[in-house]
Amino acid sequence: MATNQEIAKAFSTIADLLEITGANAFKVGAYRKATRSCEDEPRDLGRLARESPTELDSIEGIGQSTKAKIIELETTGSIHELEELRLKVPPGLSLLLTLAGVGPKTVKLLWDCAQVTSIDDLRTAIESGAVAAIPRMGAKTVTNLRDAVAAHDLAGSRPTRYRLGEAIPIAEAFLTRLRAAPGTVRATYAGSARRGRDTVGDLDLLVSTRDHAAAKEAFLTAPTVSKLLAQGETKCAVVLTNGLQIDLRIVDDSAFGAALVYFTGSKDHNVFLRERANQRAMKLNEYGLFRTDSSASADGSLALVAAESEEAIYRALDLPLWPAELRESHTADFTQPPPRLIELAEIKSELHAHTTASDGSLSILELATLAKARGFHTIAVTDHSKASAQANGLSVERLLQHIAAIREAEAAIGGITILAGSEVDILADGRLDYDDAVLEQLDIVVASPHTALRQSPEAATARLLAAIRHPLVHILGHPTGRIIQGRDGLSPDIEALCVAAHECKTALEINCHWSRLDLRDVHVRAAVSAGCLIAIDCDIHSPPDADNLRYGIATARRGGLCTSHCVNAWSAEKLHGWLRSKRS
DNA sequence: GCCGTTTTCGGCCCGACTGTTTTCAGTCG
Repeated sequence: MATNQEIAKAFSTIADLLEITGANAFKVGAYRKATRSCEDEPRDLGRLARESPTELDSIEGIGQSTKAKIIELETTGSIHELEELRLKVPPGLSLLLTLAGVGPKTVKLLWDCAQVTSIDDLRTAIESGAVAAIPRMGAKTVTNLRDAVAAHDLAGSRPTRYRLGEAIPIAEAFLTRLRAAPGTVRATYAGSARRGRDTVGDLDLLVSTRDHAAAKEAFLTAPTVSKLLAQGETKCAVVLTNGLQIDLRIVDDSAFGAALVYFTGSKDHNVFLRERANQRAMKLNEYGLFRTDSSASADGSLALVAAESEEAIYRALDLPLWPAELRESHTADFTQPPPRLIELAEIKSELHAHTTASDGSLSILELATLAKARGFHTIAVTDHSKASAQANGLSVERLLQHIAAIREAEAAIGGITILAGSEVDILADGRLDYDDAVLEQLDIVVASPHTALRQSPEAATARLLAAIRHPLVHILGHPTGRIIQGRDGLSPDIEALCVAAHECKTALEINCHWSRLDLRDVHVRAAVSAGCLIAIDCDIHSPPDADNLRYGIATARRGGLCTSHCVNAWSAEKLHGWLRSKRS
């Protein structure tokens, strides 16, 4: 059975190989779009291919040819056209495409003229002078190739993408520098970071200023800059010492909105907006939306329609303003009003937090004080259960003492409800780590998988369904147990979990830590369309964890979550009523 | 290869920067 990632990888490889053979660029682009669509699809494509292939027709960017290939891969285990391409094009060439500044034309040139079919070949050809002998390969290009190979060797130990919670603080440090530069009017980050993706390939910064040179200076002289990739009047790119690339775009403030639209993307969304502009006799670029019909002025410049704000541009295109997190290719219809997405300020409770009783750094009172300072009406103390020995999980006896301590603390602090809870391990077979008689004494139960995270999808589905259906469980914590760039975690049938969670009124958690973000965005999308309740929790172990809420909110928004279905946004009365409903 | 409030054929977003060239091709986002 082919996973969505495997199908996406097959299309991506087809695109690479086609590109090297010099195929039609639009055909290559179609495969790249199909790749993104498969990566973003919450449903299991292999299952759809087997059980209801017509549903594949509804996926943006999947047509008759790519649909047939998905079915072929699912039923035969391979794609004939891909195998044919692999016979024609040496496999090492697609790796050459990953080198900085190397595209399909360069790869083809190196292959044709110097028989380069791998990065090792390229290294040899550079040092032997074979590359320099190729037409249009000047000294500077050879140097750039040598650097690109060296960077590739170095990158072996480095991630190719950076997690959102690692990238955002770096972006904000650069924005602080830019805002302090003379002439700066506005500065922000855009790109996939603004769209809230769980990892970013690079950072895109945008600054509007009256002094382009000062902004450029502030950017290029930052202490963490390690390598200059490009610098022009309006655009600079650098690599930091940690390997992260940052692009800066400098514009006049009158064009800030147009530049923000352009720089936020996604790529597919930009194409959509520009095509829509064309249909209306207009042109959209990073400087504005312009009329292309007869209204051009005497000097040949086009009449400006909108540029100063995103709102103005969307309005002029007869579209509602869509939140950045939903500007992705899978969004169904941008002409419809977007959902009113949940916002950070609407979160009024934290339902997953640890204390010194297990592996947290805060006492019950310190935790409650932190939550109160954030304006929350409720904080749940959910220390680990006994199976999590490595996290100092609580025995039944310790748990009962802890409940008593929580009751005392609540009486002492006042002004906030402290719930006595537990983050109970879901054992590999789906049983919970405490007996029902113990769980019944708790105000809230978060059930989470911590071990056996490599079990089969079927076993994982059965295990998590058991927890969702357990009458005393309120929240399924970090459902897959994935660690971004660490481990894949479980691969349960998400649709089945969503159906059960909706039926049982069990909330599915978005764990806000940037190394988890679990549920991930596509899972949230599936949960939202199934009508599930969602909990957005920081899984607080120490005070800084509470600041991760923004990443969970971004993930929730990418999934289309509205306030009504987020239990943390409910009033105390509604939240406590829901919790008690599982205690009758 | 995908797609359709002008189309089932003929389009398909747009511009900056670099390097090798004297006007442009390649790459990137």
